[in-house]
This record gives sequence, C-alpha cells and structure tokens, in this order.
Amino acid sequence: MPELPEVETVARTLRPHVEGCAITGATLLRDSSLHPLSLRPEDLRGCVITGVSRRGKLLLLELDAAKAARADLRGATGLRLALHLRMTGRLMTYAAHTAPGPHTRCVFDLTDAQGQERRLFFDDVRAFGLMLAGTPQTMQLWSFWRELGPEPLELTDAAFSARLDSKNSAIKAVLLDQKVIAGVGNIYADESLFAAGIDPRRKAASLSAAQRSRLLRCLKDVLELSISQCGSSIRDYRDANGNVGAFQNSFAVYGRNGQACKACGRALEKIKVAGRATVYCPHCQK
DNA sequence: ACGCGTGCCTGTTGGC
DNA sequence: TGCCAACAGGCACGCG
Repeated sequence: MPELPEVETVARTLRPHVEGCAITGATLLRDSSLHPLSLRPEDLRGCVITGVSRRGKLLLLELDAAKAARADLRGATGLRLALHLRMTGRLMTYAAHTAPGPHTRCVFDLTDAQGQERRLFFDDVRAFGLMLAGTPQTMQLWSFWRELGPEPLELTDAAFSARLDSKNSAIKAVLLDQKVIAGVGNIYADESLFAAGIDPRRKAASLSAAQRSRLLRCLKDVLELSISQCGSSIRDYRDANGNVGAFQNSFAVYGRNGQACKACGRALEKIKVAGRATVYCPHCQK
C-alpha cells in the first residue's frame, strides 16, 4: 500500500517516462476515480507534463497549460494533476495503443519531445484511488489538500512536539492523521513506534519531550531507509517500472504477528488501535 | 470540536 | 475440496 516511501519511489521512476511529454488525449474509465472538484482528464489535452513530485501520499504531475486545448485553461499557472494511489493504485507507461486492463481507471495518451507516443495508465484494483486535476485555486477547495500536514522528513522536533500537545488520542492514530503529518500509513506508523520503543496506544500528549524527539528521529530513519530500498511491496505495490520494493524484508513488526521480536525474542502481538491492525512488542514498547 | 465507528471496494486467505 | 466470512486499509462521513 503506497505510503510516503512508495509514492516517492513512483515519482522518481515515473519521471523519466513522462517529463516533457504532451498529453494528447485522455479517457476516464471509472467516474468514481475522479474527484468531483476535478477537471475532466480530457480537459488536459495540450498540456505538457513539466515535472513529477510528491506531497504526503499524493503523486503530483505538474502541467504547463500554455498550449492547453481548452481555451479557458490556456496560460493557467500551477495546473496540476494529483493522484492518491490509496491501496492498489499503480502508474505505469505502456506502448501507444495498448488496451486498458480490467482495472484501468484512466488512460493518458502522451507524446514526448521527440514525437514518440506512449500511454500512461492509472490502474487501481480496489478503486479507492483518486485523481484531482486543477489550478491552485481548485486545489485549495479540496479539504484533504488544504489541511494536509507537514512533510515528516522536513519536520523539526519543536514543530512535531507542538502538533502532539493537543492530541488526546493514541499516538498511532495521530501518526496516521494526515492533518498532523503527511504520508505516514499503517506500515511506517508501526515500524517507527517499534523503533522508538513506544506503545502505540499511548496518548500522544503524554509522551515526554525525549520520547517525541526519539519518535520523530525513528520515523525519519524508517522512511529514509525505505526510500533507499525503493519502498515496501506487500502485495500490490509496484514502482512505475513494475518493480517491487525491498523494505518489506526489513520489517521489525508489520505483518510479523506471533513471530519473535528482533530485539528481545518474545512473541509480537496484534491488537486494534483506532480501528487498525497493529503489531507491536509488549516487552519493548512502553 | 474532537474522537470513534462505519462504508467504500475487490482479491486473497483461512476456517469449517 | 468448496464455500464464504474475514481481512487488507486510507479517508469521508455521521454520530455522540
């Protein structure tokens, strides 16, 4: 399931395939995969993909609208296509005219600077993923975007600590709250809490300054290590070249219920925290 | 205003 | 062996 490291890896691997490409056509194959605020994919015809970036778990295609087919979009600045892959979303390019698959939600026809044609598919088995194309003004109407918290890799101890102060819920629920920090999902929440030795049920505001600092450092370390290994592939995740990540081989707790703790050797336990499956070590995490 | 539970969606897994 | 409930889980939404 794509979280920050996986989306970062998709951005890095997709970039060489789509940067500089013009969108010559687009077809939406499932209405619910498009946010109601979004422009229609076909409205993006004539736009050029100038960059691929990431914000939290969102993948962003930056667009130059100078030659947009839609007259009222022509010259718009800051036009972007945001994609949330949720659990099973994938972005991959294929040869021109490749037929969409059973789970293809949107097709973009691209032409690069050399005139080479290809197709970009947004595939999503479970159809939880979402696309939103729009100007910065439109993006601001999207509450998820507007309220998205800071990037964890750029967060200071002081800013992180301040965001926990008012939180009376479990620290794990707080880590998963995209308004508090952007990009953390179930895997990296469990892994960072284990690394920091903190019980996932602890109330966020009850953590000491030292624990908060340690948790942020562990979170950054886990995210950076995962990015360096091209993310984690549990089942569905692939980068833009169809390759799996390797970080799943380094999990200390996620998916290891009943197995031996790598630190103390006792059995890891599985509980529910904030309605989500959580694996932790009762001995090492206090 | 905040925290919690539920629904969305489909393929895979595990128990009987 | 076959069937079906449970599960995976990010986020919107409704409730108290």
